[in-house]
Amino acid sequence: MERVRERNHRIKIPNRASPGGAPEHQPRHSARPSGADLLFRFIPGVALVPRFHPRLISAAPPAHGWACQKLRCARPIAHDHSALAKRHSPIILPPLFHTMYRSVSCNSLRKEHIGQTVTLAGWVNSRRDQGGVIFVDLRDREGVTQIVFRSEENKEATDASHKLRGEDVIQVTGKVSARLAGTENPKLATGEIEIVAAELRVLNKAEVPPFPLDDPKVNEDLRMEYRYLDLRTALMQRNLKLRHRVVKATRDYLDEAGFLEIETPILSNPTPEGARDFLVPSRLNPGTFYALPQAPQQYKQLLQVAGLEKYFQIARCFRDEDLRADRQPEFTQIDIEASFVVENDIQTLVEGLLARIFKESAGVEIPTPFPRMPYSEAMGRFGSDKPDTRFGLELVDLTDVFTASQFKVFASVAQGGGVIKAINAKGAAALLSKEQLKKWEEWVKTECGAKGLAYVKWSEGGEWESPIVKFFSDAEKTALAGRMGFQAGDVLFFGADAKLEPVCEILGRVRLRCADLLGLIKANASKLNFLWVVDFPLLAFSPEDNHWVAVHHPFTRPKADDMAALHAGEYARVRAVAYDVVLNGVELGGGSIRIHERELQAKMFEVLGVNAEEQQVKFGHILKAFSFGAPPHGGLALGLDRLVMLIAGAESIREVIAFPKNNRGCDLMTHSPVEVDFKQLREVYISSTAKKS
RNA sequence: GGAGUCUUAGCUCAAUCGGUUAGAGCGCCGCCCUGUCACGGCGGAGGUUGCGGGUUCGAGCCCCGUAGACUCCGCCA
Repeated sequence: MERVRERNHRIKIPNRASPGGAPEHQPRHSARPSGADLLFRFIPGVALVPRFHPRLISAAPPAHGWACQKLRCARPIAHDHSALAKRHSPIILPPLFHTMYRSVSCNSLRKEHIGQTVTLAGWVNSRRDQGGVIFVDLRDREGVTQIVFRSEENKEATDASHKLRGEDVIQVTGKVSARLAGTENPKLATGEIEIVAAELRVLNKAEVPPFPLDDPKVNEDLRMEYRYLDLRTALMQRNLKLRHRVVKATRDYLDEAGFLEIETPILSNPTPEGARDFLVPSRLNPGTFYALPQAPQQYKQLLQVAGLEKYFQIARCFRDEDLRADRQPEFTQIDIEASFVVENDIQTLVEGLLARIFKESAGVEIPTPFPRMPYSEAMGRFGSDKPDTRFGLELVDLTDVFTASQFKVFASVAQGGGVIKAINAKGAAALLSKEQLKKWEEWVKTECGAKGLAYVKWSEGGEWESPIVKFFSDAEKTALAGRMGFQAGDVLFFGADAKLEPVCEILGRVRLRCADLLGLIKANASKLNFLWVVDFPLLAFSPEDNHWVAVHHPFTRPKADDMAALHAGEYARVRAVAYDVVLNGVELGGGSIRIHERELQAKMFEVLGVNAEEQQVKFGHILKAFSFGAPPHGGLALGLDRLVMLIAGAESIREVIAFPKNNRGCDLMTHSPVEVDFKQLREVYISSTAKKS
């Protein structure tokens, strides 16, 4: 059962490539060797020595010398722009795959390289042992190359190759050869060639992997336990490469736009509102705690007060809340803030950023500017503040139709100032039986908190089927059919409530479920519908706390047009200069223009019921900062994980994070989090109240 | 905090109504094979059916509890 394999297996083979066999260094300062050169010479049987030592290529110091020490202690030199410019003189880096172990990658050889002698290193992807001839697919980060071992060409290496197993790490030297006519493999980029092995060196034997690496059906918890194996798959490597491209495009774009990447503290303070904080006890200050940042919100605003003007950061953020497929306890934001900007400046910047990201990571051109849609319209038409506009099924208002209805439920809602809306699931009648409709009603009740889900089903060649249609007058039916475009084969779903939001939200979810049922999401999978949702409400009334709370955060700027409403106390009507960027029904990010005036901020705190004392305790430092000349400023943060997930076409952000946590916040590979011993807790003045089972 | 789905060989799954010794494919191990690329052929090993309890003549299957994984609600911008 347990298969013990030979380790550190090494085959010593006399080298044919360098008959003289003498080790030699030939340092050259010229350009890289051309592909036609033999890149490596070998000490027979043991080590590989490159003819061009990587370090020697760029060993000469730049003209101004390695001036790190000088720059650090002599401050004025930092302003010597000519000196800085010289530091940007090109440094020739060694080519990645030209190392002591290998001369080329497993995805670099083509027909035109036939005849060259190369050295490859990587993992045994698969092995096909024909007895006298053995094929090994050698895999590295870049791709796969077929190695062929022929007993008549090199018996020793061929004999050794019989023992190779999947995931063994090997190094092979051989000649690039054309495959025999008819045996080319069009599925491989390197499928026209193969390496006829002259030498095989086993760098490390591998145990049998606990699961087949290329099987996408394997349990996620098993893949997480052996994440380093899971990450060897082409899919995961593609995702991580994609993530790198997105981050690189972001840095390039924002750098070119004059933004400075500035780090902010990870050990910071608890946030007065919002999500639960991760706490870190301070050993040096008994009984006190840091918190990990939920976002660098206050720091990025303070950087504006500091006059840095344009800031960004690929920022790790932490929130101790329950997890979902698109939520991790630690996640990454592209965090942006700038001074002397209005809403449209930030939006234009971010449109350009997303265009650059999609172009460089996915090769897709996306049209800008994105459409702008007020929050009220998004809720009214799509039942969501992040509408998926790739398909219709829009919400239609029917309140006026039912004001005098015999159907008491609708009539009382309509007369009492409530709202009745409906959506038409075109062509869903054939897909929804009575039993399924009952299940939908149950789903709406349990998961959406609705009282029920009224529907009318019109099967092809049938009558209107519905528990409520008997109450409708002919005039109501006519109005309904006309306004909804109701035809045979369709199903109508109704939402009715005293308040607008719950009706929209419930129908918004029914809409998405209908779209899924009707295959509209799959059919529109290739579309990229970006849009800005703007004019969010500034405040929301919290029944639990019995006062108004900030929808975004307390520094969000009210719209100039609604300032009168704010001062008149009509808080529900006040809109914020806040905006979310949405792609295909997923919120990519959001931001706002902030309040920079002291009086307006005071007014906001008054509305939020935060008294002077609380202001000092919770926001003292930032209010003090604002008193010293804060510029008008605003910004936005994009969820990097979600963004990469969408570009990668992944279903969970865990697929685009190298080492994610599961839905209980545990890392199944390292078993984090772990218990710590009493001594360690005592040092930070903590005692645990957790019950041990 | 709540709801749902799942847990059978290393992996993916099957096992009729509760009924004989729990099967298959892949993988693994051994032997054979000189043009394979999902290689092929022959042979073999591999199981506390997550765990604990109950019902029953008899439980992988039914019931209760428990652990773990995933999805969703609450929560979270």
